[in-house]
Amino acid sequence: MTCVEQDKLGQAFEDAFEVLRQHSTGDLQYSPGNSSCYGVLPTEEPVYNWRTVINSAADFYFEGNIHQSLQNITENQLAQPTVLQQKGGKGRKKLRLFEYLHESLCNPEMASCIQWVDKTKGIFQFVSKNKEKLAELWGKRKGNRKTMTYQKMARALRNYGRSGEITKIRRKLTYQFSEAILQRLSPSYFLGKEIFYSQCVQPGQEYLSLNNWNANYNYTYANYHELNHHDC
DNA sequence: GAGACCGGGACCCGTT
DNA sequence: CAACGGGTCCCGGTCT
Repeated sequence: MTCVEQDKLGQAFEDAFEVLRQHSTGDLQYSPGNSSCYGVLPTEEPVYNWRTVINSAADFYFEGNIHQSLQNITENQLAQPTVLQQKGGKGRKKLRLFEYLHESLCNPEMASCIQWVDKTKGIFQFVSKNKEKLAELWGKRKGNRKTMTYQKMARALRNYGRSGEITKIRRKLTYQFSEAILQRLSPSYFLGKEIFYSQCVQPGQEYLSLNNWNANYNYTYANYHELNHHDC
């Protein structure tokens, strides 16, 4: 990532974060510099949380990166809360399949359903015995009428092949996230930003710590199991 | 032969 | 309201 790109990402991140701060309704208590203060409740109802910020910052960045040249992004465009604020002010983009899969891969509880083959390359594999269970949970999460099956989920996965977001590996039940998606979904994506910020941040200036993010990320998943009474 | 994989195509539903 | 995105559902066929 170039310095210019890092700068744009940083700006996107700040904008997304600012939007969050402006719209937080008490579900989130943010305390700059205090990494022990987390008030995010990972309910099924969309709330403005750290994940939202991460996703939104990534959206700001990637959408700009892909659909327009970085140089053409204006501050106004970056500041538009269109990602966070959608119809009805509900705020969160619909969960996408690749996000759900990545989420599951990060959740130790789901290891019997889906596992990393090579995490650094983004290669993962469904567990034959429990792949239907994972699909079923995905279907429930989406609120589908019929039961989701691996067959149907795999069909959606094959559609990702056209956009390159996820490709099929020749190995049985094995797929690979694209570099871009992997970066977008990985907390380490922001590690560079953290370092970058550490170097550039003015004394007293606020910035989101990676540790904060990680702690919240773990917190969210710790609660995920309680909320979804699945036995996978 | 079973399980995994594949792609076409109609359809659905929320968002733009 | 139409177009679009991102699936969902079903199917017939192929590969391992």
